[in-house]
Amino acid sequence: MQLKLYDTLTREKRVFEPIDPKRVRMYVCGPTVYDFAHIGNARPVIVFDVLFRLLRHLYGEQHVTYVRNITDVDDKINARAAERGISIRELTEDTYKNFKDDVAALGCLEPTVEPRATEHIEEMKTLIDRLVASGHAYVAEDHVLFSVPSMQDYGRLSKRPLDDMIAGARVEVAPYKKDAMDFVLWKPSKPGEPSWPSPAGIAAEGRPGWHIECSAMSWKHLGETFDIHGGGIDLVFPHHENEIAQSRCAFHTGTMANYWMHNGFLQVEGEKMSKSLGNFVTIRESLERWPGTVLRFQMLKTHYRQPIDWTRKSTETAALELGVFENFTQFVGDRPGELPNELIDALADDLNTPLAISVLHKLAEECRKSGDPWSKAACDLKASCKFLELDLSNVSHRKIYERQHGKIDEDKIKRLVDARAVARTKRDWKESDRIRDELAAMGVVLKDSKDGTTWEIAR
RNA sequence: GGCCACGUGGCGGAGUGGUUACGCACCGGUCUGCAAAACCGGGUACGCCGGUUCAAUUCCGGCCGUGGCCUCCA
Repeated sequence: MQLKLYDTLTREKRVFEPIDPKRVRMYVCGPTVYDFAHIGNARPVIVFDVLFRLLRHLYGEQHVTYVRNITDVDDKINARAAERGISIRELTEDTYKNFKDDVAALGCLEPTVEPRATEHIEEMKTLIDRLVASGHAYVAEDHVLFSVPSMQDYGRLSKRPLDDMIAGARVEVAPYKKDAMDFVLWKPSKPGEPSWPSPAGIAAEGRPGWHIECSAMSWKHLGETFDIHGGGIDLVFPHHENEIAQSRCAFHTGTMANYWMHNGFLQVEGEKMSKSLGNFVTIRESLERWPGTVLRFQMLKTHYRQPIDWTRKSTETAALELGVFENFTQFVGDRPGELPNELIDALADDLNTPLAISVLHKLAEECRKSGDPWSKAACDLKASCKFLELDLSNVSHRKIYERQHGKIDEDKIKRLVDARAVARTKRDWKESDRIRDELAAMGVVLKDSKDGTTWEIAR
């Protein structure tokens, strides 16, 4: 088995070879903490959590370092804090806490390091000074700008030849830029905005541009060159392109990260998720209706590079499938299980989670055939679900029903079931069916067997 | 306008130059007072038009459609 990952830079699947197998290093762009995270934000978090787990499995838990940053300095943050009349620190702390809770509910491990932009201002300034010193950046009107023409092969990641970009650009070019493509490394702060002493000999205080933080934080925690850099596909340009430019030019290396991985975008009910359409789905509100496992599973049912149409129906189907797994594994307890090779192979093939899930279904099929609640297949299924962190403890129809409709009245159901049993012994089918209909209206379905009647919540 | 993806059966969704993905739904059966659940069995696919090939859903070209990036964005 060998791990293969699709690399956006080379546009091909390549065998993964870590720089140092004793210290595999991955950096993923994390949230800007100004509002509840939405289901689209959840995608990279879940996808790279699976990769993190796989890497830990392959290289050992102690040998993988996963860095996911927190962006806590940003215009949107400033605006939102002012809007809510709270301090920036309050807003970012509060939002970060919510994010942390949300992704924990989605079954994601905490990254090894979760660095904050505001705690890496010194590293950013160091990088900026280096870039200025080496002629890759310049100062203009208290800004520091990266000089894109100073880097020969700028645009390789996004496959954007410089000429084309300039021709197609619809950005208004700031007058102090030497070149239309140059981007901000540092900018002066307006009154009331967060500010720090500036680099590059600028007297006025300022704050960092967006891209420099990731170059600084990945450098600090992973070094000049590392193994994997991930994020949403929308970050390819300009964010990752600019990170590459900053890091490579600051360190005079040809490579920032050896594998660039990008997850696909997500739509909601066939439409782009946007505030104007009012179809923003936050993780928080989804978790009110569904266990995190269902959302995680729904996400993993699609390969990470494919687009996902996030629909109510697919959430329901995901819950249904997990209910089957729960059913077959409910008696396993602590019995150990093995991970099928096919499961690991599927994941090792560029994180083919849909194929991995088909392995789970095959195990479920074996459980069905064996008829033994403690079968090896059941143990393996449980272990496999655990490996993907599919927590089955909250996915039964009943638990989901209660989450959505409140606690069910068990005593009332029992009374009705008993009344129906009496009617049935009298062969009073009319009354018996009437009671069954009444229960059905409450979402309860009955199962008659030789040993009596059991009930459960309808799917 | 420039660049980049994607288009598989009713739905979701892998994959492959020739042989069953898988799941959900659906249909038939067993069971049942009738049901339900469960179990057994079943069918349907590869956007359109060309090309390459003994053979294409799979490779190449064109077209159409959808989405993304080029501005904050996962």
